[in-house]
This record gives sequence, structure tokens and C-alpha cells, in this order.
Amino acid sequence: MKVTIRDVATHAGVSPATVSRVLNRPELVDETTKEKVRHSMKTLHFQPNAIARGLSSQATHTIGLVIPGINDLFFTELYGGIERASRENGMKVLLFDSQHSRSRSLEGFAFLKQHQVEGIIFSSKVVTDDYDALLQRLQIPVALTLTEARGGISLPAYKVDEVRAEFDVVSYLVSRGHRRIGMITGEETDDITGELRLQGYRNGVIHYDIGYHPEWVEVGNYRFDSGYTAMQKLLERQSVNQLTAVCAASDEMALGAMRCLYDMGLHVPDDMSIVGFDDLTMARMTIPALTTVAQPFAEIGAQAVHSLLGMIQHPKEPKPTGVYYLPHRMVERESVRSLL
Amino acid sequence: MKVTIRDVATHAGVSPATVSRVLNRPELVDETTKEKVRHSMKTLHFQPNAIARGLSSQATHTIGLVIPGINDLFFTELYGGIERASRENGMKVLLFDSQHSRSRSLEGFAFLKQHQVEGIIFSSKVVTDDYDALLQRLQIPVALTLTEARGGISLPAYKVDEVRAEFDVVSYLVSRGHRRIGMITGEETDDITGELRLQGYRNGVIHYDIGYHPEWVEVGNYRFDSGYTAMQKLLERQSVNQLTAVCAASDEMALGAMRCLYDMGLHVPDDMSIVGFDDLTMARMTIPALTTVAQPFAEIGAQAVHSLLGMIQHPKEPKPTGVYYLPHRMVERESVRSLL
DNA sequence: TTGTATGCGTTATCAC
DNA sequence: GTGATAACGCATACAA
Repeated sequence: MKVTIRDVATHAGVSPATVSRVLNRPELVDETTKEKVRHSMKTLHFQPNAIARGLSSQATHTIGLVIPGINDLFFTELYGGIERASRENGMKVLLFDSQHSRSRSLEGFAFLKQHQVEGIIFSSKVVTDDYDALLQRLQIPVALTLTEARGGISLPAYKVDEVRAEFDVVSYLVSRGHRRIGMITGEETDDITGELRLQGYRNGVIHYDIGYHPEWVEVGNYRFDSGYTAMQKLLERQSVNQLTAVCAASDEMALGAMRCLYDMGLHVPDDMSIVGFDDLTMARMTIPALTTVAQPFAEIGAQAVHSLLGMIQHPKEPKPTGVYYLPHRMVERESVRSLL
Repeated sequence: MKVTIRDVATHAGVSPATVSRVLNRPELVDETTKEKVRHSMKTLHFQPNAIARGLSSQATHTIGLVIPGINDLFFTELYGGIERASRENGMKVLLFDSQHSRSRSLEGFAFLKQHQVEGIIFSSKVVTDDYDALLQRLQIPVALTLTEARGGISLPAYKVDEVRAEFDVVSYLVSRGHRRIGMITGEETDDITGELRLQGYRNGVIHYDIGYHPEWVEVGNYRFDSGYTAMQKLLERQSVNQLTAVCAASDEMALGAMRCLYDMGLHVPDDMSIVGFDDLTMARMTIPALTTVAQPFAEIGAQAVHSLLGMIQHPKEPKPTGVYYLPHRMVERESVRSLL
């Protein structure tokens, strides 16, 4: 029925220990017996039991990943980077979807702990002080992606410099002759991302002597529909605002905004320029193709993995901490008009 | 350091077996000792070791999922349905990305076998005879999604009736007055999907006395760029073809086709109607929003899980077999013009 | 209702 | 270079 290491051993006429050795330390075993054992493994179709190995060796070679929601469109790229980097280093990845629920992210830690993962990548919203005790107890290295720690707690975080990125968006727009630039940002509550991007926008409009006008800003929740609604509100004030461009804190909201403009009979970019944030796969598939700032999701994931690997391999060395910025990149496509 | 069932036992003044019982068969243990044990678990922050449980009980409560590629845009919805149905039934899911490689899908089975999953959902291309021996040996229930088995091998498959779905697309187009309907299909080699959708198209044009014209058909690989290229080729023959509508075998190709038309100065749907296939999240976010046929990805995933659950719980009963069709649905949006 | 003893499949520490 | 043997953390017959 199920073939174990013992079956292989008897079939090859050796001890289980030797079979285990050809699996883990083949250099320690004689060439001929090694061949013999391998042959037995083939013919018996032996598959080592990863569960038993994990229990015995106390090493699961697995990295846990907590994500906010599998349906978030950037997720697959992040995962791709993580999975690849893990695989290249002999690690597997175990996924946990917190479904945008704070309590479920906590569950995620418990789940991954139970499965003896050797490191955890966390990418759900802010990580605040109240995680502290939990994380201490965990005794598992943790790295953050697309978010950062707040308060006393210190965990390494991998992301783009969002303040700078959004500033660069404003710069780009200014360089195209825009001055009356609005923004659709993300929620500020429990979400550091929206806060940072808004800060970048604010820095930009102040830096370029445009001034910060609260009435030029609307808040969304990163999703398409909220982008639509936000643009509607902006449009209601358009006669006084006279915006020529709007930057959104996500590609999805940017597309929602474009849809709203379309429904109002306005044309992008002729009547209004739009810039997104993320550079999702679909950003190049729309008409007009979306000008946006690209986050290197795969690279961010890979960096987090490498960071974890370091902590796993050198448990006694001081752990990395603070925020590591990966380079963002303006992607110029068709949704911005030059006023010059 | 790490707290086990024994630690809890001594702390609560009971035997390890009792602790194990409150975990697995709480009804068998006295109310007061149960409380005592649970209290100890809390204060010691006990987390049961899933690895050890799996080894001991021979039940991992895990379903394995082999997907062709994490970056395929429909994947997250399929996964969502699978994860949800699994969770509702006390199961976890372990993911394996075959990266569109046949050999890697084979590896996937080995990987999942090693991790002692109790069932496998497979969704990579065709499953043919040569999988047979492997699958037999596996001794693990397998269900297919978005594909089906070919040859002698019989595995339950969950998907839409693609022939019928594409036929319905043609019907829809005809009902809007179209007759000169082209198609961008998927690869026919090693891919049953493209074959079936083309068959549906063919049935349609024949049924409506339009006739099948090979020169109205181009082949792509489901991706955006291939849709673009295919439409280019179609356009080269447009003076003789005089197509008024094109249906694509995927939403991505449909968008690629739309982009091509846009670049050629043609307007959708005024100059050409376009229909997709899948109803990806982004289908409603484009302008014009894409008319397409929706696959119930989440439902397909959930059905596959339930099918697996049945096989797991009743190992001796005959396993389900054949193809189970889930209802597709025409989603009417803006990319088709009525000629009537 | 609770405790003891054994096994799950593998790794690892010893001897030989 | 190879073979016994004891963990790994938990579940479960069997006893009590």
C-alpha cells in the first residue's frame, strides 16, 4: 500500500538508516549501495513522507505567507516572487488568506506556527504594537511586505518609498504642464499606505508651489467602484477646482475614475489626465493604457524571502529591522496629456 | 521554549492523553478537567503541532491544488472558491504551481503526495492516458477543474460546457444581427479548451447557416498579445472577410483584439463587435466594458472540493467520473453593437 | 473518565 | 560505511 523507508531498506537489503542517508547525506554512503538503494526507491515508487521528515528533523523548509486577500490583483505577482525565491532556496510556501480581517491575520500566525513554518511573510495592513507580544512568543522570523511596522515593534519591511513615489507622480504631472492636480487616496484609518501616498502628493504640490487644497482630494478604498465615486465627487466641484489631472492611489481606482469620466462624456487624457499606482497586469490592457507608477512586486517578495532566509540561517545574529525601499518606476503610457 | 502537549499535561496535572482528548474528543472528558486543561493551554500559549498530528493521525486535512500558473488572471477566483469550500469543511489547501510545464505538473503530484494531502485538484491542461499509472499509484482522490480527462483515464471534471458556451456566444451575436462572425481561438495542441471552444463556434455558424470559414479564424494562446496579433491577421483579410464581430476564446485575447482595432483607428463596437470568454474581474473595468461569457470559477472550485470530500469520506464507494458542467452565463456589456 | 503504552515515518546519535 | 536505537509531538487502543 504505502511504501516507507523500511520497505525500501528491506528491498535493498540495507537498514532504514542507510536509506535515510542516501536521501539526506548521499556523500556518506558507498557508491554501490547508494545505487542499490536508489534502484529500490524507483521500483517501489518510494515517496519520502514530508510530514514525518518535518517532525523528525524539526525542519519543514517552509515559509508562511499571510496576505490580505487573494483577489487583490497585485497578489499573484507578489506570490510569484516569493514562490520563486523560496523554491530556488529549497523552500516551499504555505499560504494564508486573512480576507482583510484583522482577527483572521492573527489566526494566520497561529496557523502557520502550528505548521512549523520557519519564517513568515506578512503583508496585511499595518503591524502595530499589539502584535508585539504575539510575535515575541512566536519565535519565528517575520518580514513585512507592502506595509511597515508602527510603534515600538520593529520588523524588517520591504516596499517602495510611497511618499517618494507619489511625489514623483506629481513631479511627472508638473513636468507635463499640470498644476491643478487632484488626488484619490486610500483610507487613512488602519492603513498606512493611503497615508503615505497622500503625504507624497502633499509634499509634491507644496514643493511645486501649487499648494495643498483639501477640496482637490477624495478618499477611496483602492477598489474600482470607490475610484468611480471619488471622481464623481471631484467632478461636482470641478467648476471651481478646474483640475487637469488626478492621481489615484491604485490602478483600480484610476480605472474607476476613468470610467466615471467616460460616463460623464469626458475624455482621458484630453479632458482629464489620470495616473494610477501599482502597474497591475491590466494597466497596459486598457484604452487608454494607464500611466502609473510600478511597484516591483516580485522583487519585493524575493527580498523578503532572502531576508527571512538570513534570519533562519543565522538565528543568533541581530535581525534586520527598519524599512528597505525597493525602486519604483514611472510607467508612461497614454492616460496623461501634455499641456505644454 | 516550545510548549508541547506534555507541558500542558504537567501544568494541568493530567496525562498527555487527556490533553489530546480535549483537543480531539472533548465530549469524552470531564467538564472540570476540560476547563483546567484549556486554562493551561491558554496560559502556556499552547499551539498543537500540525506536523505531529498529521503523522500520528495519518490525516492532514489538506487538499492539494495544482494550477498551471499563478499569474493566470482567473486563478484567484478559482482558488477563492476552493479555499472557501475547504475551510468550511475543516480542510486546508496546499498550492503547487506547475508553471505551464507538463513535467512540473508531474512533480506536483509527487510533491503533494509527499505532503500527504488527502485529495488533489488538478487544473493544468489535458489529462491523458500517460498520467494513468501515476494516478493509480497515487492512491489519492483527484478531481479536475477547467479541463477534462482524455483517453481511457476517468476522473471527475468540473467546468462549463465550452462547446455550448461558445455556441451561445454565436447565438447572441446572431440575435444582434451579426452574420459575419470571426473567431480567435486557443491553441489546439495539448489543449482541449481551445478545441472545444472552436467546436462551439463551428456548431454555431453552421447551425445558423452562416457556414464555417477557416479564413475567419485565427489562433492565439489566450494572452493579450496573441489576441492583438490574431486580430491583425484577421484585419489583413478584412476587405474580403467583412467581419462585423469577433469572439475570442479568452477575455485577455479579446482585450488584445480591442487594442489592435484601436491602434488601427477602428472603434469597438461601432466598427467591430468583440466578445470575450471568462468574465475576469477586469472585464467590467475596460472601456468599452467587455461583453463576455462568465465561467463560475469559484463555484467550479467549490464543486471540485465537495467531490473530493465525498471520495475522501467514502473511499470504498465508486468514485465519480465524467464531466460535470456548471452553468455559464452571457454577460452583456458594451463591446457588441446591435445591427438590427 | 483518565492513564499507560505504542506507533506514525523519518532523522540523528551512537556504536560497530 | 553501516546498523541499531532513541527521539520528534501527538493520537489512540487498551487498561484501569
